[in-house]
Amino acid sequence: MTRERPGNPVVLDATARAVLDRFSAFAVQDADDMQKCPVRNVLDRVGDKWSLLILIALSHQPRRFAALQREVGDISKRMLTQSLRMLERDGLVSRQVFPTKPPSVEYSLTALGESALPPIAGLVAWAATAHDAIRDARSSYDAAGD
Amino acid sequence: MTRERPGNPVVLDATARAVLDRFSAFAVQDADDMQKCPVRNVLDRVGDKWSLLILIALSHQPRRFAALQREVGDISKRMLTQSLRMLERDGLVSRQVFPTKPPSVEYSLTALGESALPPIAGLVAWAATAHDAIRDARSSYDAAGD
DNA sequence: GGGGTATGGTCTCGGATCTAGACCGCCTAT
DNA sequence: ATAGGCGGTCTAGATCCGAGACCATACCCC
Repeated sequence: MTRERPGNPVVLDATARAVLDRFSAFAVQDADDMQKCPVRNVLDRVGDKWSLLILIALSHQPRRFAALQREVGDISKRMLTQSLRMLERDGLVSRQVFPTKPPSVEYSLTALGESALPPIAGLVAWAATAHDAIRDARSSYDAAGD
Repeated sequence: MTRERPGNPVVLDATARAVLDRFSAFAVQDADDMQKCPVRNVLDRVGDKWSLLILIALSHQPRRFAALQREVGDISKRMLTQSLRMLERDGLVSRQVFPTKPPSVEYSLTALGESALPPIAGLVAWAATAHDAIRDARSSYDAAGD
């Protein structure tokens, strides 16, 4: 009786399950140098909170620094610079400087960066569908906490 | 010529593109109360760095607190507690206390939590395939930085 | 010349957040 | 009796982050 999940509806196909299993196996086997775990390494970048947003903003078209900041909205220059450097270092984003009068800089997705878009879109789609349920869960949790 | 992307290979199908576009449109239209953006709200949870890892660990089977900490490996009790509370509040994870002699606590995925697994698996799969390219990009970036 | 705009950043400060680890009460095993 | 596991909480110190000042350059206007 540890689970009240109704019959455990298999939303997860075999492939996805295998992916998750493999990752966990890796994580467990080598608890010491967790740093070397491929997935952890990459997931940390995603956990940047800004990286995902920047990648999405660049998915439409290349953008200049200031435009990017306007599009993301509430990111500071500091974090935008930092996140872009990371993304560039990881080969997901490329940076091009144009020698105009005030030099302008354009950021665009590399092929590798574009390859990240489908999984990101999957996540965003899930977020959109799950949002109502999450909001409800939050309010009942908060209500119960009184 | 702002892009060196070779012919812009369409990795992204129309549906995914639409998802991303819709999100951006929302983000732009209402830059002020960004907080109310459904996707931002949910993505912030993902950006917790630990949340994803916890969800993955729970994808196999329910786990007790200490087991979870061992499986994730390098998370502190403090953050594990905090992340679990968040996940519980969002209705992704459920917490069950068993009145055993030292009371044991079991965490498991709710149906909503399970619905997050496919997109997460997609992300993990991408991370696994992209890892080599990213590692290479990092080393050449670092080498050039000398 | 002085003030304003815009470009892409860097720097610093104070506050928020995270990590490591001690500590707790309760129980079991040795 | 002592040691350990359980599910946490609390605190101190390190680290991270956002806001905004600042920089050099070059245009505009008067």
